[in-house]
Amino acid sequence: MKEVTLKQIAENLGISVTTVSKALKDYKDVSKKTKALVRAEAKALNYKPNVFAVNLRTKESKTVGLIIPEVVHHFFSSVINGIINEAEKHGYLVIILQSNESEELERKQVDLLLSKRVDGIMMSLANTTVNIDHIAEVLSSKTPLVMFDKISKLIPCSKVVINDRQAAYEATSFLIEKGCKRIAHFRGALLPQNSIDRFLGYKKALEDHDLAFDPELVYICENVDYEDGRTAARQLLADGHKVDGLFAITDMAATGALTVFKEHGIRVPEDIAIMGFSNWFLSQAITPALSTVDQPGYTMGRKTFKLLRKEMKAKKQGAAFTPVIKTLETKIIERDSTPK
Amino acid sequence: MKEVTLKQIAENLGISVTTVSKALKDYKDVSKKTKALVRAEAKALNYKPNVFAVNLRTKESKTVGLIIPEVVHHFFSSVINGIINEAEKHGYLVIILQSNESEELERKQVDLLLSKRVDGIMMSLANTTVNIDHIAEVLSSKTPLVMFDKISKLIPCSKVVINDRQAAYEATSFLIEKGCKRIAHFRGALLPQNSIDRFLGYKKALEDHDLAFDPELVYICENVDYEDGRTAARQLLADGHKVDGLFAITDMAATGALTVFKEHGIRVPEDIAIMGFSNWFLSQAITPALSTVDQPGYTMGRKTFKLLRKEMKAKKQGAAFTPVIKTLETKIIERDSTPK
DNA sequence: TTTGAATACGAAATCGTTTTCGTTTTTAAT
DNA sequence: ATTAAAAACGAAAACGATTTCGTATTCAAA
Repeated sequence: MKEVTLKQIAENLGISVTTVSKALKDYKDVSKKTKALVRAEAKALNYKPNVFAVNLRTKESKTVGLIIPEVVHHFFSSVINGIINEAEKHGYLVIILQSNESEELERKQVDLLLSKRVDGIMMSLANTTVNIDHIAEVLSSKTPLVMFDKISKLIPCSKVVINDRQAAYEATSFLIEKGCKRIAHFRGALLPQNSIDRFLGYKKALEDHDLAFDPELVYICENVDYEDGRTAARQLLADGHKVDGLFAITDMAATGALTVFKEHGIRVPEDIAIMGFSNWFLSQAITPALSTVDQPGYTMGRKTFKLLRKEMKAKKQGAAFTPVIKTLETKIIERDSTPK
Repeated sequence: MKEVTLKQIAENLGISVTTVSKALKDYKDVSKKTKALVRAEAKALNYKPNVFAVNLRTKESKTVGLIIPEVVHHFFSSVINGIINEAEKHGYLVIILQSNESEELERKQVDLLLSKRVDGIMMSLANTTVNIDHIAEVLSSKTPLVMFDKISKLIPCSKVVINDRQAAYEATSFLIEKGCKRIAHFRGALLPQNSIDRFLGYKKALEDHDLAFDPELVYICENVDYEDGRTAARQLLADGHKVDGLFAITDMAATGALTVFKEHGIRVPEDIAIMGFSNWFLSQAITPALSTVDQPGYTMGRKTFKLLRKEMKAKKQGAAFTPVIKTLETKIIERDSTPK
């Protein structure tokens, strides 16, 4: 009833452990006859290599780590989906950890993964992260690292991102083309790069189309969620601003705003047109269906793992590796929250 | 520039590897003085134990596996959230795999986890799974196993579930209490236990309230998603059935139906009242907000890991372990898709 | 001073593979 | 028959920690 090992097979066959190992790995200095025998015996005993021993010997675990701000989130779970599928194709397993948007926790998770000696790490930064020593630590440990979506420009590693600024620019321009003259913006917190970039894109679009930028029309949604959207929308109404368009940083915030508008008898898109951001499932299920910017989470996940794999390969072969920055395409999804 | 090992520390201090190891693990046959020295040196060199070696020696990896039908799903991602958080508290890492609702893939994922020698496995069955040999394999490998939500009654292992039948009974009764006389049901596929149980609960509620059960009012939503809900709703309308209530197997299907009704000028809840199931985020964001049954995903995740841990502990101590079946409470969430 | 028990320490086996580097055997060429 | 080359096999040393079982040292009691 004991575990089946190479030794076991070797004894049964009256040959050495070395030969058994080589036979199973198809070394060319083992005769076809012996290989056949070994394979048959291995199958008969239902031999499974002990990964712990293999890991120790080869110094790799075929396991990679993933750190994201939160799992329960349409965009991030799409990324996870892409990563898991791509990783599995190449025999890698994925350990998932969340930072819950906390820098402290993020730091802890990084340590955990390093001490687990994963072959590589993928991560998207927490909103609150400013100090990035822990990320530098990953680099200095020589562990391949790829960042995606919420990245730090200060870390020289491969990255997969979208062009937030440009996407926001296009979304805002889309509203303008549909006739909006006064467009409010629900932005995220002040620190995250995403939030800044989308705001910048919004502002630039206004300027390029000769519309005045009015800082009073910019509201902050700290958590960029549904409730934040509702709060900001109520504030917008309370402030008495007359706007005919809204560009929100996420579909959640946009949806929150939309429900508030409906409650106040404001018609969407006739009175106010709305653009969201991300194309979460939600956006097609609400009424009116939300026009938004498609952010390709699944593709981003796949691409992220692919880059990581390249780097892991390079490391294994002792080859040099130059970080790559991949920018994914976004596209406008026109639905019913903007005029035809 | 080499890795710091016990040997390294031992040499620096002129003592044996044995003593270093014992000192770090606080064995009582090491003097306080030596312990202090060793710890200081370990810290100075930033020593991190090699998990690969530890795994091999101790035969455990402090890693558990999780197999779910799909990651991009509000309920399952909530479960993941609960599992990850609870696991981390106890120093366990979680490897996540998806079956994409395919029995074949599920089988492969189980093998993967077993060959990785995870300390335990948690899983929710794919809809299509009928043959459960692969699950039996988990049991016979002595790997602790806990199933949740979509379970198999044939497998004698710990389980965490809700009482689908009762929850559906309550949801349907709720509609009846609100005055509904003819209630349609959008059910899931024929095989999954969840789908069967919810249907049974629906049927029983009708009977207990002296309402005729009409099989023609039951529609199948194979994937229980938004599109299925729309399709079934269109079919219901096309069939010319006059109903004043709908109990859908998921919030997604309910939302799909709701949009179709709205498109046809049918008022919700005045003309048709709707109950969903699961209380996904979505349900509070649509208009009218969906009344539904709260299915506690996060709690289910936590509870699942807790049970697994108990079993892993028992195994380690060679103690006997009797499977436990934990049923979690659900509750009706009243919103605006049912009359007040 | 001897004995006994604590108290500290270490040698070496072990976990199961992988891989280097010999050694032996077979085959082909002279 | 001899030799060189090729093919097949194995001994043993890693990998880095854990743990068993001794041995050496210390200290107090007889």
